[in-house]
Amino acid sequence: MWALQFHTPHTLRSSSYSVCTARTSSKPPICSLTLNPSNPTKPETNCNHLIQSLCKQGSLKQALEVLSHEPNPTQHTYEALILSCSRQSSLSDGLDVHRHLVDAGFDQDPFLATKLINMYSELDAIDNARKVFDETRKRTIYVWNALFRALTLAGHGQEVLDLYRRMNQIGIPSDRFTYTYVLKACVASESLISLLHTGKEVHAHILRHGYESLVHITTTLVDMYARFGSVSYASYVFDEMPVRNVVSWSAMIACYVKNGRAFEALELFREMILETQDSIPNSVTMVSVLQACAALAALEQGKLIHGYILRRGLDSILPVISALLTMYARCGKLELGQRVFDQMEKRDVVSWNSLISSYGIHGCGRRAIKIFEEMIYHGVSPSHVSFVSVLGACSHAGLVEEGKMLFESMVKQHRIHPSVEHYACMVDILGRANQLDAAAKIIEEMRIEPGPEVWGSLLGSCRIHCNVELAERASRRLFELEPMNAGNYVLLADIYAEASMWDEVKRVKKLLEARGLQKIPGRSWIEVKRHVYTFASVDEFNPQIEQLHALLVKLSTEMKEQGYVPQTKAVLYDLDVEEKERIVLGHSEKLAVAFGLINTSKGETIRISKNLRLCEDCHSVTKFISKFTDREILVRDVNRFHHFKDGICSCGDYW
DNA sequence: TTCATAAAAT
Repeated sequence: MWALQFHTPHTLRSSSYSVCTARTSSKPPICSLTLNPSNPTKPETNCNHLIQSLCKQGSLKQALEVLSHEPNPTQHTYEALILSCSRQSSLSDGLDVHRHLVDAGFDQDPFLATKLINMYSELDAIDNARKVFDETRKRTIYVWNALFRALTLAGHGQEVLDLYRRMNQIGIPSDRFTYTYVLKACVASESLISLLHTGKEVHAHILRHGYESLVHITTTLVDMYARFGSVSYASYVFDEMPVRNVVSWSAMIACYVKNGRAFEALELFREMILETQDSIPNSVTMVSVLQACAALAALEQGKLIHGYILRRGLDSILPVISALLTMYARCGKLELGQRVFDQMEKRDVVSWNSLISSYGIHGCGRRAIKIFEEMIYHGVSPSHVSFVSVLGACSHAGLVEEGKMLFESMVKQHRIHPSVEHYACMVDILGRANQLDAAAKIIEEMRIEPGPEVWGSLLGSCRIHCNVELAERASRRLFELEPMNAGNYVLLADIYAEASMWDEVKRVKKLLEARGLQKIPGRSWIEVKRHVYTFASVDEFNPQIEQLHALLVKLSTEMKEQGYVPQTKAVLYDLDVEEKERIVLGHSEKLAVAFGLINTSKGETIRISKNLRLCEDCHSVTKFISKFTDREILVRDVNRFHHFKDGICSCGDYW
């Protein structure tokens, strides 16, 4: 006989009642239980206690063993067992407990139904969760809420909304938890249809029932609008909030970051620090703030934030460190990112992924692969994102064979099945390397449904290599899959323009307008003395604008003498050459470069970031300028870095 | 019994 080690209330101490007396002598009894000698008639109570404490300790198997000897398990005991099954991620045990509980007559207990739904949700068994709900006749608001939560987590947002309607029709009142779940359901939909409209309806219900003063609900509202891209609605809710805390501030900052408005994110962070005493930024806030710096390539701001993180003692939190690493890399300081990585005491797969993709966007493909291998050597298993990162690095560096091998190793060595993103990377690798037919073949042979990502990749490659026929095929699919993505129309128009097919350009532009879409205007940023300046090609606001234009014209004339020919193919208008040249010379990144030349001292590196891909003309002009003016110029476009020095670019003209 | 913000990529 052997005794289990466990910590229990005193009733279980001091004698030796064996629960497993029925066991044969060849096998030791499962445990020995102490019984309160003053109350020897009720051993089952102690059994219940024992099961519960075994569950708490994580000894689920033993708890189940004891359960088989307990004639009267209580609700509390089943609760403990259910929780334990979730924690141990054991669906089979969960089903076992469920069966046991039904046999014991607890199948109509709404409390346990709630717990079961939560359990099945955590065990990714949404069908079972649904079944529990269906079979429970007395549905308390807890039961409803639990199913809402489970369905939302499983991505069945639409189903939640249908049920919510049904609940309203039957006349069951929602509580504050229901609203947060339902709001989350609006954005957790698998369908491509935006449920913004429904979200607004739920917002109206919240107002009608007077829930708008609850900070959890309003924060969820901010987040919902953020995910729909409705920044103005989100900020309206935020401004009207009667109570705000760190979470609500963080949600609003994250909203700006997610929607490409990093500038406002930093401003709001400033306001948060200056104007509130009770909402002190936490690690979550700092992650978003670092992303904002990264988006703007605002190195000086980023360094200030780094200092703040150190002062606040948030520098040992993994998500913060990963965001910090990424921030430095995206601000062009790869070596500082590497240093952050080197100084980490503990690393997880995300830290490694951050480093891999950092080398990737700087065009150091081989180095990225080496780090990927080093990660595996250190016993960290690559995740889906690890492969996206390393394949992306191959694509930036033109490493076709390496990319193919890594792609093959996914299933063979790591048992990770490629997702749409991975296929998109492969299409990109082959497409950029002008192996467009091979890229198209990858799509044909995909084992999953090709999503917009892959077709978009192919279309991008068609643009680089000017393949009209394939571009038309890809865009036909894209217009079906994501009719509201303006970028696809613009890409196709670009391709037609390069091929001088002006009628087709007009047709695509009309299509764009008919859908109420607009070409995303090009923007560039530059940070000078901790201040971020932004440029657009039609910019009347910059006080130095005339000076900038004059400098560019002067440089352009000098460059032409040295053999520069303006590349105006990307202009989507059928204009004469001079007019096209004028347009191209006014591109936002050229203005930012000129601004940098005027406002920084000689020898200082100019850092610029841009929201779109760098155009060919800007690329060659910046190469020239780096040589002419003897400056290092770092430009980060939407995909990667270009490090211009002495008339050459780190991308090797491959981007 | 339950609720809100966040890391890596295309």
